[in-house]
Amino acid sequence: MSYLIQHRQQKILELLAGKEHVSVTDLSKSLDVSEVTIRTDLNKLDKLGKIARIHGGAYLIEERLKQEYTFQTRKSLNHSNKQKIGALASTFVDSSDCILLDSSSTVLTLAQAIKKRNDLKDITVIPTGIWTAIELMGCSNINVLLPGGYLRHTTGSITGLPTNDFFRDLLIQKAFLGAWGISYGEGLTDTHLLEIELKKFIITRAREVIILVDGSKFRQIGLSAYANINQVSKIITDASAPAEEVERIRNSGVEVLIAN
Amino acid sequence: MSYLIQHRQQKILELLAGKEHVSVTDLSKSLDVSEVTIRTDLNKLDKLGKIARIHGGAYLIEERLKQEYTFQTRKSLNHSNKQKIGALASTFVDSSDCILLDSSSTVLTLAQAIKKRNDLKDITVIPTGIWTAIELMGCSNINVLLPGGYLRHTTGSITGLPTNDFFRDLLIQKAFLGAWGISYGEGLTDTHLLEIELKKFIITRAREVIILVDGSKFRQIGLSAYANINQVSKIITDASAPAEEVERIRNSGVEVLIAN
DNA sequence: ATTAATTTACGATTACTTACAATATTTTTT
DNA sequence: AAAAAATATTGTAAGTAATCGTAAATTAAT
Repeated sequence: MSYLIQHRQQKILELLAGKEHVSVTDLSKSLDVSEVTIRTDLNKLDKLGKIARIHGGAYLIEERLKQEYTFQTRKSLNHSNKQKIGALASTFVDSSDCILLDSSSTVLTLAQAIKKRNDLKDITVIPTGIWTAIELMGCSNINVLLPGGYLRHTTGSITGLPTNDFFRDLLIQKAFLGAWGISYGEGLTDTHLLEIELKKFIITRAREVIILVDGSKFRQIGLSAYANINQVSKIITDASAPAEEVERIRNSGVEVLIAN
Repeated sequence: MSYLIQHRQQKILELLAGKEHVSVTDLSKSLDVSEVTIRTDLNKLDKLGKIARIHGGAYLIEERLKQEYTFQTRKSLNHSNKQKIGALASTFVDSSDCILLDSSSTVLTLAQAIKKRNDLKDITVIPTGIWTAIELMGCSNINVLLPGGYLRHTTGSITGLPTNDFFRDLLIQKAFLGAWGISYGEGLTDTHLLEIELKKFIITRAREVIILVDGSKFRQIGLSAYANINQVSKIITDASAPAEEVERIRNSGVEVLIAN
């Protein structure tokens, strides 16, 4: 599983777009390379004018760049694998369900898969991202219930206190969530605190939690965890997921499905 | 197992289309040829401009994925008039304001006008339609607070009980509303009951109500009224509005502005 | 038999890591 | 509040590993 520098640097920018600031130490751990490598990466990106280097890490102040690494670009990463994951996940949706779809790009492919299934009648979808909402807008058999909250312009996700309030009185049957990183030890991690808070809360309101992650998310660790592995009922991923990690998770009793 | 070169290179492109990044090592293994062969393939594809070569592999150079939400800027005959109305309305927005924009197409032009004004600092916009929300998403100086509620397929507006609940605790400085019909006698009318309910409610929560209607809306009457003329503080319209009706409204004490 | 495609081999290049001294930052002491 | 000590972060250099391009050797295709 050879890493490409381009890939890594893009990941750094992606991370930065989500949380404005990154530290060399965290990046080193998350991306599994030495700190020196991260430093040269950051210095390179600094020279290119893409980030602002500071002692201990880097900042991304320019709004222009944040938008560059928005949802649209994330969507194109690993797209075919993500589509397979979405297709498999859609088989777990039934008529009359009330499901939640988070704002991750992997979960968006689930929305697309649901659209194609015309056997589903009268389902209610609660999307926590605006792009998913739009994806599902045209479907007459799908009720879209949008949560209130602040709209993040980088990712199009809906978060904040109003969002948590919105979910307080709801009971969701199935919550489909993505993650920035997943590992047996650290659990499910993400990079943005507001989203972490929201996901934590959603899990308490959902009867069944299904995780959708492509293989690249294994061995990545985000800023903070929103759940342990054993808090979820299913994990759906693709064949590029590292086998030994999958095995470890399975041994702990959590169902892991590989989409092909 | 002998492949044709073109076949193999096509396969590389296909793999790339899904993964965005590919490494020489992985390609060599999966296509069962030596790394040198892969390298010459990649270099060839690079020369053709189909991929971008980097140390260790290659990445896809895709023409900027078009924003797929194919903005349904409703092809209205009065578009230029609406734009003028939006531009004039934007002069009533100040820094630090908290304003509400409804889901009508006329008010959408106000959102576009606000985007262009970079003298406005730190304003909060509550849009009751998803298209307005997206229009304002990119702007760093604008906080977008999305109300919760059901998303209507046809118009992209957010309505229903959850929406009313959302506004219950809010106090809005300025509410910019459209209307399906406007007349001195019937007041401001609309065609959809949920939207009527919502607008009635919004008016009770707003300190100032500003109506944006193009001239064609005069002498149209909808299903039911959401407000009387004298409940609003300003009406902004264009030169095509019938003069005698405008005069009648002005005489009742409501300010009517004509955008040019 | 001739040409094209691929592989093997190898020195050159690039990328990454470890190690370490220099600098910056924070904490503790005075 | 300043000085001293402890901690963290930095850039550089040397060593290791991976990847590169080239060319000769091998294999496949016509």
